[in-house]
Amino acid sequence: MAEDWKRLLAGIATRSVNLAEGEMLFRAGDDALSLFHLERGSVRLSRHGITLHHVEPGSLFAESGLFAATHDCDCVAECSSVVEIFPKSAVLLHLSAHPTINLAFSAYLARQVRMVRGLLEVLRLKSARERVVAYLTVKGAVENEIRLTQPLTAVAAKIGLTHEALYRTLAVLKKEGVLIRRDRRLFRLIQHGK
Amino acid sequence: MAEDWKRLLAGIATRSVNLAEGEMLFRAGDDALSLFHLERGSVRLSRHGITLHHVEPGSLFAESGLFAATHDCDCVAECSSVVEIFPKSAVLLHLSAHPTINLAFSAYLARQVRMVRGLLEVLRLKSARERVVAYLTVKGAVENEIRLTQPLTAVAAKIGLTHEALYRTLAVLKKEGVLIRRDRRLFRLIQHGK
DNA sequence: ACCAAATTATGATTTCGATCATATATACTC
DNA sequence: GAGTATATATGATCGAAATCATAATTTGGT
Repeated sequence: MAEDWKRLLAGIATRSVNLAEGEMLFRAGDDALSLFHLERGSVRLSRHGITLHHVEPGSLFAESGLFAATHDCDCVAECSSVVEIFPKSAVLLHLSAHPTINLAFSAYLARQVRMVRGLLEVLRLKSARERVVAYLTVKGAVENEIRLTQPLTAVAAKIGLTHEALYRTLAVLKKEGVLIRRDRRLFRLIQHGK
Repeated sequence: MAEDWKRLLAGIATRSVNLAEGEMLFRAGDDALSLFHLERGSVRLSRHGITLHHVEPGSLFAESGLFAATHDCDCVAECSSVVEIFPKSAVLLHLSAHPTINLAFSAYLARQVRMVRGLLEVLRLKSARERVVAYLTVKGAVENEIRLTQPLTAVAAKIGLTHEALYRTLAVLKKEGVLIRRDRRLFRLIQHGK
């Protein structure tokens, strides 16, 4: 799911670097020579001190560097991290040479856009309750069993709430019978619409 | 900028449809046969009643439909709208046949991801002040003159605030000298860092 | 030029979530 | 297995933004 890009870049030679907390992978203005994959840890992309992207382990980042001469943001490790480096030239050559993979890469990016846009709309909801219900509804759309893969504190940060607010909201929803908690991070949401 | 996709699809035959308020362009489960461009109006993509994307005029939407057999969300016009329709098969053929254009399409999508991610991080900021400063800082990064192209009410919605909160925050920033207002929607932000 | 609608604006009140505090339970490290 | 860090809670307080109200100004349509 989050790593559906892997087969797209299969066969490209990579190397890995270890970053200490606070260490910078690149700065705004640096030549963009690579595409990156965060193996472990946490890195943050920022511009003028404003965070543009918190990267989660397992995901590709700085995709836009593939299509620009230089990076336009800084990249710093928030804790000790491991980053896999894909040479930009090899990636672009690979994509150009294989139309199918090229299209699949576009598909991957389109999925990213859709996912981030969905999250964005959740964040625009004003109340904690609406955000939680919206997040869980989309999450549990396929089957109606919702299994969170991250700790609730991380989920809270993802939807722009403090963890306290999330715990409380879940407790309220549970009390109201809107939400059934099967296990620690396993839920079932009861749609009042149906 | 927002219409940098235009040259990518140049030469593809399109048709346009008019949608009345509330009219649906497609539903979840429908075959995905087209890529769309919102010429005028406003459409909303939603799933299980949860909004996934508010489309602004001038932008492409349902890009992920290019890479899936069916749509996985509903699309409804929020007001009387005009939508340009690009046949999916023609678009895919066009991209497959021209690696350069395919890469440029990926570049367009990568820019979208970056833009939406940036907005997402703004929305995760807790206070109105932080959101406004972050939004204006990123906006005014190139030159340090900030020209908003939308009414402030639209900007407020974009960063998850009521318009009242935005007006008040701007007034405070102006009073503090952090922000200078040149004209109605033309600002200059004074970085206290420098 | 006129009218309606949207935008810009500010005041008063209230509510919800952030913040601070505290506690238990679980996971990870040595 | 002991000890520390992280995650899961929940209670109390406070402040900031939502909400409701009102109005001037600007824009857009005919």
